[in-house]
Amino acid sequence: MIQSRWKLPILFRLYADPSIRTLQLKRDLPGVSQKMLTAHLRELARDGLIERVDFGEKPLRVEYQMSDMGRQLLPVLIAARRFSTGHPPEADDSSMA
Amino acid sequence: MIQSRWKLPILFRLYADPSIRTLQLKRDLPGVSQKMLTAHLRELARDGLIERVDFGEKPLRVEYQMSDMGRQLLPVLIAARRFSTGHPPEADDSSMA
DNA sequence: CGGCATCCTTTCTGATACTG
DNA sequence: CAGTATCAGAAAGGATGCCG
Repeated sequence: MIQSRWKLPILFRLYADPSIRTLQLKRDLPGVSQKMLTAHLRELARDGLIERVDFGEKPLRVEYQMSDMGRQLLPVLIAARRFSTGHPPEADDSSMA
Repeated sequence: MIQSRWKLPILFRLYADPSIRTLQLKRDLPGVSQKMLTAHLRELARDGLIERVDFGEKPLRVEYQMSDMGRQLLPVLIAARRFSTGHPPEADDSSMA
């Protein structure tokens, strides 16, 4: 459900900020393409992890936020990140003296 | 580090059994190909999550088991699985009355 | 602003055949 | 038994242009 290039970054970004606009999200995820951002946001919303809020305004305004289910998943993601931080990839010494 | 088709199945299988042979692993993961099994086992071992034990016997005998690091990751994986079990995909009612 | 459609490249996976 | 090599297909991802 979260195995796509940008889903974890999106979720962690949404964890840091309760509600966030699409453009801001794009700015905060360097390298993400419009296509993948939308695609992953849609999947996360479909799976119930986040919620898409369309303000129906003009200019367009759409915000995303964690859903209840998403918040339930957060502790797991945070634990995973902690493990990750605690176990960085082995340094590549192939070029060292 | 664990985002590949068979890595979670492998890790959970290794969680259920402390040490297991390659062939047995292949039997217990229906649908896995020889190639992907070997590839993912190698990556997991390289990343330090599992250990490859070559008995140097003939006929060949190789077993895999969790490493200390792998065991540290287990609680996270188990928590993730629990979430997963508790939040199954929405039923598709499109064909129901 | 937010999103969709198209095209293209890269990555992942599987089937098969072969080795010590 | 465990693993490698090669090939072909599927899937994921990215770049670009267009729309309301």
